[in-house]
Formats: sequence, C-alpha cells, structure tokens
Amino acid sequence: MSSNKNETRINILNATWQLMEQRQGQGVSMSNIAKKAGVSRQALYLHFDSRAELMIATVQYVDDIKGLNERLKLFHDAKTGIELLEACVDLWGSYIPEIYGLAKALLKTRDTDKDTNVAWNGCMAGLRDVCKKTIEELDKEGLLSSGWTKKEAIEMFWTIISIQTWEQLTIECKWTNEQYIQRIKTLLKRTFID
Amino acid sequence: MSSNKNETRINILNATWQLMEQRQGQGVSMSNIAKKAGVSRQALYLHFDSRAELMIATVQYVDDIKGLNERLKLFHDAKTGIELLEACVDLWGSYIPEIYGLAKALLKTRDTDKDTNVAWNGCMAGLRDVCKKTIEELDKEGLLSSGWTKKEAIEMFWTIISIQTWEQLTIECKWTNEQYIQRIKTLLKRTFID
DNA sequence: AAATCACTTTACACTATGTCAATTGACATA
DNA sequence: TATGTCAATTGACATAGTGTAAAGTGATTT
Repeated sequence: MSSNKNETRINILNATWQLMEQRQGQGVSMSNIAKKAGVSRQALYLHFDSRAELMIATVQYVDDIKGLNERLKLFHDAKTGIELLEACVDLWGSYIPEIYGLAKALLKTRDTDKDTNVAWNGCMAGLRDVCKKTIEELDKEGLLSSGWTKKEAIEMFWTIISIQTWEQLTIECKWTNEQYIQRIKTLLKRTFID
Repeated sequence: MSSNKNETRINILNATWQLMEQRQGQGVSMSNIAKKAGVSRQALYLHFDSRAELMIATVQYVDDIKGLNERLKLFHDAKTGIELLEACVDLWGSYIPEIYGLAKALLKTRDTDKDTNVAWNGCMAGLRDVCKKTIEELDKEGLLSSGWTKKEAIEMFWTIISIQTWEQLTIECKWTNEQYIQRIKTLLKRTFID
C-alpha cells in the first residue's frame, strides 16, 4: 500500500483534532496525540518537524474538511450589504464552535511562534476578506455610518466577530450560540449602519 | 531590619512586573525573575508557593500601586449614563496599556490554573461593576436601546472593552490608543443608546 | 554563646519538546 | 533467496522549565 505513510499522517491529524476539541486546546502533549493516533511519539516527528508544524497542518486539514473558505466564497457574488453582514455572522458564528479547541491551541502559541502566527493569519485571510466586502458594500450603498473610515470599520468588524469575543460571550458569560449570533448582528448593524 | 523579608518580596514583585511589561508577558521564567530581583531562584519559593501565586500577587501589587479600583469608585456617584460610559472607556482604555504585559501573562495561564482564574475575575470585578452601573443608569434615563436585556447589555459592554479587544485593535491592527478610545466610545454609544 | 532568620548552594524529581541511532517487520525486486 | 527500502519502533539523551528538599552561611536577636 503506497498510502501507508499517508494513512498514518491522517491518523495523527485526526487524533490531534479530536484531542484539541475534547480538551479545548488545553493540556494536549505530543505523547497524548501519539497514543490517540496509535503510534509512537517519535513517529509524529517523522511526519511533522515540530509541535507547531503539526498544529498548523491540523488547522489546514480541518479547514479543508470543513471547507470554510469555499463557504466564505459564496458571499463574494451578489447580495446587499446588510445581507452580507448577517450571512457573515451566521456562517462564522456557527463555524467557531466547531473549531474552537484547535483555534485556542493556535492562539496560545501564536505569540511565541512566528510560523504559527503566519499560519493563523492565513486562515483568517478569508474572513477578513468577507469583512472587507461587507463594509465596502455598505459604503457603496451609502449605508455606512459617518465617523468610520473604511479601514477602521473593517478592522472593528473583524475584531467584533473574533474568536476572543465569541469565547468571552459564550464560554465566559454562558450565552447560547443563538444569542451570540443575534446580539452580534444587532451590535454590528447599529454600529455601522445609519 | 524587620522589613528585610518584606523588602525582598517587593523586589521580586517589582522584578516580575517589569519583566512582564518589558516582554509583554512572554518567555518570563522564574530564573529570569530571580536574576532581575537579585536573589536566587529558590528565594522566590520562600515568598510565593508557585509561579501562579507570584503572578496573582503581582497583579494585586500593581493594582494597589495604580489604584485602579479607587479610580473606578469615583464613578459610583453622580453623572449621567453617557458621561459614565465615556469616562469608563477613557479610564480603562488608558489603564490597559500600563498593565497589558502582566494581564497577558495571567490570561495565558487562566485556562489551566483555577486560582489564577479566580484572581483574574476578582481584578475584573471592579470593572464589571462600572459596566453594570453605566448600563443601569442608561436604562434609568430611558436611553438603553430596546432589544437588549440589562444582563446582555452589561456583558456585551464588558466584552467590548475587554483586554482581548484592545489587543486586537492596537497590537494587531496598530491603532493608536486615542483611536481605540474614540472608536470604542462610538461603537458603545451607537450600540446601546437610541 | 545560642538561636533564629533570610537567603544561598546544590541536588534532584518531573514534564515536555526535540534529536539520534540502532532495530524490526513488511514489501519490492533482481 | 538475498538485498534493499520504507515506516515505524525502542531507548537513550539534551534541554528547559517548575517545584521540592536539605545542608550551609552570615547577620541579627536574645
């Protein structure tokens, strides 16, 4: 079987993903992952140079499976600014819970590991793009409130729908995801639309 | 000198604080702190049971010196809801940069260490209180937008002015602190006031 | 003179990441 | 059947960090 190597790689990626979601990105060691994947700890290093690289690969793997970027691309076409805004919060807001554990793990090492930071920013690029489209569409329609430059509005938009904000409201304040989506929509509309 | 012990303790707290601010909460080991404080690593454990406890003590030490809670108490008296809102963002927004490194260090271990989490929540209690007062004052004045329960409004207010949001806008997006304060005020007013 | 105190030095246990070398077992090929 | 290759294993080791333990030092107190 020529896919033997590839199979193990997938096993490892799945194990990493599962553990990260299970433990919300906390206390997951290379040993844990190896055990879960049914291979030796050293085998991990045959497939990934470092823990950081494994994390990055896992994010990309999950992103491929979940197809976030494909889903985000759907927005690039038609729709009004307000529809874009709502669809963005709906989509991203229901996506976050599925990748929270992994995202948390990445966010934790982002400060110390340059590669991780780059990888994370790459993942976020698609979302940033949608924020940009939304704000630009609102502006085109003359709906963007005065007092915001486009750049500032985009960055604020993107900050509001960040995982950190989601975490604080749902994990910390125990909001339901429904509640989160609804209130964030309200906030964004009131903030950016006259 | 009976204050000999106390002096060393203060030295350690100062060293911790300085290192945390210098390195923004990253890569600060007990050895580093000891060296900076001019004592042996083991001496740290004579004064603090663990790294987590040292962090907590440092936060309380800094909080005492900076007197955040005293400053926050000033709001408890008079003023309109809008003034409260603005003053809150002004005060907290200029306070964050002074404690960012330390806060970052705490936020990082909060997930794994229960005591740290408790300590952090304690520090935030004062701020939460101000958020509550502000929203309640707005509500009393009939200014709070419909669509928000008081609980939700308070939690959203507190999330918006969280350190995580500040970090994303200033560190990540390179906003000036002035810009941050101004835009956050705008966002909060548009969001919560009719 | 003895006790106490704050601190030092040295050593060790433990966990985690990451490296290295020798080895095993399966499969491919000549 | 012998040879080579490949994925993975085992075990040892280096490094860095937290935390524990014990013996020693030097100044102050009593």
